[in-house]
Amino acid sequence: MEANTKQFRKRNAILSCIQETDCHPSAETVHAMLQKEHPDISLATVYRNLALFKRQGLITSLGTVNGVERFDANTHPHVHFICNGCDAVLDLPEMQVPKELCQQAAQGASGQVTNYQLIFTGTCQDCTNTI
Amino acid sequence: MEANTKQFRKRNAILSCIQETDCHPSAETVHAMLQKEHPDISLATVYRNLALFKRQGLITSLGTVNGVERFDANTHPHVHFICNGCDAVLDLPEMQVPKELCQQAAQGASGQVTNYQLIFTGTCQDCTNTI
DNA sequence: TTCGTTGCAAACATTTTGCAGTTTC
DNA sequence: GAAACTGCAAAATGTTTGCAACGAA
Repeated sequence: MEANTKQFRKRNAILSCIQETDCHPSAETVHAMLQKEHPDISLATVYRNLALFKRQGLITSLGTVNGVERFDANTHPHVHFICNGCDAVLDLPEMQVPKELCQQAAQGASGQVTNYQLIFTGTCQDCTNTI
Repeated sequence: MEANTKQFRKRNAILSCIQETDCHPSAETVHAMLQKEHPDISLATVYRNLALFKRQGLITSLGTVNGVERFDANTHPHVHFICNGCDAVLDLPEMQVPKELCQQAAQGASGQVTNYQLIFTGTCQDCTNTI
């Protein structure tokens, strides 16, 4: 129980951090969020562990928003909205890409489709109000 | 006619290059493709002009594939397939995201949706055969 | 002369890596 | 002691920018 706890404390903190937020953070954001709990955590450790989690399939990457990679602990394919104004990434959990589209994609690509990503872009409510 | 021709020769070459290919090239790829015609073209010029075209709405960015930004002269929202093996980007031109989904997205985000991007990922035919 | 475009090199930002030190078993 | 994890600093990568030179009007 108490075993591993300490050794993986930071690793676990990184994973928890990303699992408990819905802001689709970047490595830098994760690092900032962990500062309070782990003031000595290094950015390299965050990067290293995020890469590890990705390899393990525990998290996925949304791709880069304005040059920085954003991560998501929800590994089920789902739909996102990205605001061009503030770079916020929102889940649109109630939406789904129709199965027929996926099948059509596999046919069109003459290959195997293992995943998809649907991203809507525009201006979020906050940014619309601010302008 | 002959006016501007020379001054914009490289700029035009960059735009033509991206318009005449369907490989969704990166800046570096565009640069490589232009080497023959313009051996002295600089990578900075490619980056500068791609950024300009993007601002002007002549091209769009697909986002980054494996850390490098990929461009597309087809600015109408359409569907892509990206191969995890060789990073190839294929158009799936016959496919479209249903209008209802876009409306649903605008509602879900409580914001304005100006664009979308649907990307399927998997393994292309070539890569499937190679493995 | 004035303006826009370019090449070069330097700067920049993000991400990755080498290595030595620490912790756990 | 062996193996795994981490911090730090350096390196690597992709992209942007400052500046001087050039070309067109």
